[in-house]
Amino acid sequence: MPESPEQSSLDSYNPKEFDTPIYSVDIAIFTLHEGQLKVLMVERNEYPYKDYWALPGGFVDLKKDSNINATARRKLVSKTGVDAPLLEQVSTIGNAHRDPRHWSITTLYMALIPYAPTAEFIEAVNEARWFPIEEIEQLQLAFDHSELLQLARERLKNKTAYTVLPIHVLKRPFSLSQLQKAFELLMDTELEKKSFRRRLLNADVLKEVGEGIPDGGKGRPAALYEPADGSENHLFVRVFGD
Amino acid sequence: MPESPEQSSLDSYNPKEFDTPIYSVDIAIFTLHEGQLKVLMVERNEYPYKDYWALPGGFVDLKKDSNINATARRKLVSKTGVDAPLLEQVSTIGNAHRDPRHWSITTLYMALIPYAPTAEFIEAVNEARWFPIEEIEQLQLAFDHSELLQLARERLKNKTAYTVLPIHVLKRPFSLSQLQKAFELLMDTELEKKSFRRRLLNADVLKEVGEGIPDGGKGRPAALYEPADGSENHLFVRVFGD
DNA sequence: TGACAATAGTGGCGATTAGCCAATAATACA
DNA sequence: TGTATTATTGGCTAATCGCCACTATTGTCA
Repeated sequence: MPESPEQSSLDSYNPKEFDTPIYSVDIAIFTLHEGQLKVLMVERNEYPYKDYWALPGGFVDLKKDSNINATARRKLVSKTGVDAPLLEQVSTIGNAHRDPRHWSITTLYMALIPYAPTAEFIEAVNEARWFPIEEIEQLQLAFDHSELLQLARERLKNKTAYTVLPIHVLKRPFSLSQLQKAFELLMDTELEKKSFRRRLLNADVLKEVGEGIPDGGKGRPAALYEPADGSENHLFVRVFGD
Repeated sequence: MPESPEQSSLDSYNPKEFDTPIYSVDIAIFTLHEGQLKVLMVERNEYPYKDYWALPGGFVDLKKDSNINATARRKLVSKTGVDAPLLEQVSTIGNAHRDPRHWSITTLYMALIPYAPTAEFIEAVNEARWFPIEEIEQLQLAFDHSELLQLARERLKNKTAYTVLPIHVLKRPFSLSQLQKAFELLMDTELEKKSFRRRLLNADVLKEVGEGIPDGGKGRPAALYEPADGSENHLFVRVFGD
């Protein structure tokens, strides 16, 4: 994270001087792309954990940030160029050993964003990269970020299970089959076609906008949908049971 | 909080010296007593907010606490004398104005404990008091603790709604009617008798341990129950739907 | 001792929903 | 025209919820 002034200024801190923990924010930013769930990682270029992949994150800017959610949002936008339909706290983790230099605390956030608008931004500006979730789970990450990532992934599962979130991150318009695949990726489970359709269509969050050919160009054309007007308010409609 | 060394040491801090936020932990400790949901509050005896009621809380002790959950647990035990079947993070709130002295961050926890073992401890040791939840909502609390309390209360509702938590905080043995009342208090809603019994008895978390006369001494004696062996592991059995 | 009040527990039923699987529909392509 | 592929619908069974009335067991009080 060479463009992170907080980081370098921190490195000059002498831990011995502190009787209060160091506080930071980390974000697991997820997206759906090429039929996979991916997460955005950045490569550290400073010690400790130089050259390791890490979650995007940073420190509260007492001048810019009116609150810590704003810190998270600022980090999200600076890494991806977009705001998110979902950005929420997962958990706060603090202990003496997660950073070898000092007692440190981080608040972990999770975000889910559409892939399309971020693609060039990320390639152009950052040393950031989208990793398929299975791939990143194999790597050793900086600090305790493997655990953080797992926490965020778990929260994403739960969140998807009882909201209608995925309709806000698919490229519009989308078919019910595409939507089902999105749910399945996010929830990491398979869903029954009939039940899925019943619930989604009854949930009253979709607006039909014509017909179209599915992805591969094969098979019967599907009805296409968009989020219904005001369905942001229905972000919390429960669609699935346990 | 006169016995809180962290607090007084903080008061000597000069905010201007900080370029990092002040970090603390607060706990909303709930219990059931006299047919009411109550929460434990402490009276501040220092400025700011001298003589206001506040949530129990404090600062991380870098020596004693291996992590922030340990900080919360230490605070819980020091205020109540007991550990809790439920102690969990609710949210982390940080901004520039919640403490008039400096940019401050707190991680809010919520705990639910049985009333009985705490009664004398609390009277004897602390300037702490159990408040019925409706009563405390009328008072102006220290800092942003009214909002924190509301967040914790909301989380308690949700948690109760899809776990079997209350069976761990009632005095044993208890009847299904008593248990239903506990759920209703915690969830702040009314439940259907038949459905409640069906679900609880099917959830396989209760062990019948004979019969007994209900509270008021009136009416037919009820079957009495205790948590089944190993039902701590079933803390997360979903008992209710939406 | 015999109503009556109060609380506990059960029976029954219609309406809804989940889960399963097969049948039908519409398209591309060989 | 036939086949592969994907979309959509139909139909059935089992489970569950919400509702309400009915039965059961006790204490109380005239």
